[in-house]
Amino acid sequence: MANSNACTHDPLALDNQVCFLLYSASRAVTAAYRPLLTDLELTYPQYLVMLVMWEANVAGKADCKMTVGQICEKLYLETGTITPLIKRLELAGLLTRKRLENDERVVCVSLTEKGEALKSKAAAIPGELLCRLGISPEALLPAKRMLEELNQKLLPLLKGGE
Amino acid sequence: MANSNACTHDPLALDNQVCFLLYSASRAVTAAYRPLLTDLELTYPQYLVMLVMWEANVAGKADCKMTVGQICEKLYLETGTITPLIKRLELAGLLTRKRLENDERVVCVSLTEKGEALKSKAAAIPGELLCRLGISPEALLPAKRMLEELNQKLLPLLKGGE
DNA sequence: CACAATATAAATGTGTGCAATATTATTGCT
DNA sequence: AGCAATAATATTGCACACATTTATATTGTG
Repeated sequence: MANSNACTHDPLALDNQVCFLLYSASRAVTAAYRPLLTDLELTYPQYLVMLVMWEANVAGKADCKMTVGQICEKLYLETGTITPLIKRLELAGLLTRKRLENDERVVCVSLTEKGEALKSKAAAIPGELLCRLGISPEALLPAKRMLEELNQKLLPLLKGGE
Repeated sequence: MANSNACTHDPLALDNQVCFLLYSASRAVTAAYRPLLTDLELTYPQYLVMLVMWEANVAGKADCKMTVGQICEKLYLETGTITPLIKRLELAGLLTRKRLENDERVVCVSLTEKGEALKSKAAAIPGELLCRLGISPEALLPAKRMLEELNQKLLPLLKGGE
């Protein structure tokens, strides 16, 4: 009975808003990652870019390269967010940026050795996070399915929506 | 079969990360709110503050006042976020800020008439949002329960965690 | 070839988030 | 009263997010 709003139906009540739950959960997860990522000197969005790069590397595309546009597409983010972020990762020595010779509009991003090497350290993070939160990977499966379903409706809004 | 990662178990694969789903869903919901809130000239975090104020008003606490600290607590945000945000709402004429007379450390936030009046316009937003997304309120209940459960583990991290 | 239309990034400006520090006021202790 | 400890905000600095504008390069059309 701690929460007196459990049975109300006021659509403007904070406690009734799924959106606020998402917003808070997202910030909380990022906060949970923070101490782990600090060890790698990465922020969460920077970590996401590294995930994309590591994945592209495994896929073995040419020389483990991704264009800025491809990274934006994967993460549903705009160049205005990605460009400065990538520059910081370049400054940290994890990535390199180079314009394509045949089309100088596109910027090609590649992992450095240091960036590639960081993957092994990062591999421990997802497990460690769940451990700290006391959540088993299996317990996460329904949540994952639910979020995938939700995102199927929501993500179009991050492309050309409205 | 569009997604070839459905059956892999690489914990660093972007598609396997619940956290990324949360992160994307949160941004997408904010994006969905944006066009609706633009009509009220509010951003999503500003809207959250207004929700808190409207709720306090209904509760009839004294003079519909909340302190900065109470707002921070409700939204799990820091003063570094809330203070400038409230100042913008004050500039927009929706709120007033005043230090308590008996304790000048605490800043008391109150709705103006304009701020109070905005509630009726805002009331239509949650329904309109679901309508646009093609989601029924009932379909949202399982998601809500799941997020509440998740937040129970996560939100302590936004207080004094780690 | 000229030239408009398109494509890809970058730059700019505003608004969060958040950690760390500073400011000011109150309280508790002696 | 004096003074350290505590409390509540504010300030600062950095890193996203995102809309808008700009810069540059490519493509398509006549």
